[in-house]
Amino acid sequence: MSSVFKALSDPTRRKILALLRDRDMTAGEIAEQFDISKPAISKHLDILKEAELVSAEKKGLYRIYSINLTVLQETLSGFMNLFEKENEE
Amino acid sequence: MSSVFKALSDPTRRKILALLRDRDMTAGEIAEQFDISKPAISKHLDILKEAELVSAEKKGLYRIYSINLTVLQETLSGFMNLFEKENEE
DNA sequence: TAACTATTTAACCGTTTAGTTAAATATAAT
DNA sequence: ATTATATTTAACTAAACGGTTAAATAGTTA
Repeated sequence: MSSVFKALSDPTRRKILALLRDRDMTAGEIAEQFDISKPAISKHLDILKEAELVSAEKKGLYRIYSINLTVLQETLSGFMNLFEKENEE
Repeated sequence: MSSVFKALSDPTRRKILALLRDRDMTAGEIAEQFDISKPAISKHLDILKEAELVSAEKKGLYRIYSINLTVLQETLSGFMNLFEKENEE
């Protein structure tokens, strides 16, 4: 859970997730959307992968990244539930 | 929004929020729950305040902290909504 | 006024973070 | 085999982070 929040704490990584919400993308396609170097993006992807927010599939020369919506939603809604039940013992 | 995710990325701060979910607490009461120094807690509270996740009221010698549930819930559910509507244009 | 208490601010320190460029790896194409 | 391409890994750097102790601030009490 800490790794997920850590992953979400960076705006570049949140934008990567938003991109992947629409479609799977290669590392290069993702990098094109930013003004930072490809190695920097690669590291961001690694952090997202570590948090299991994305997964990668190797396809020839490319790596295709896709979002793992389940982990994202379950972590956030799990956390939010802590703050929604008003009268709990 | 970035400040909220940054604030949530630290486990001590998430635990502070969980404590404040149950009741308002003074800075000292909060600090008692942790093994770190009071100045460290004070800084964490500052970050939470900066993100508007908590607010503080001065009462005599004490400062009473309370959670701002609205900001927490609206930020997280706002972000989650980005990932829930499947077919959006 | 002086002493005590709760909390924050200041100054510092080691670690982590987010970026860089250069080199390595792995696959594809000629 | 050589060259080109996509991506990652390595080595480095500056800034941010999370902690510490000591000092400052502000309110209370004797």
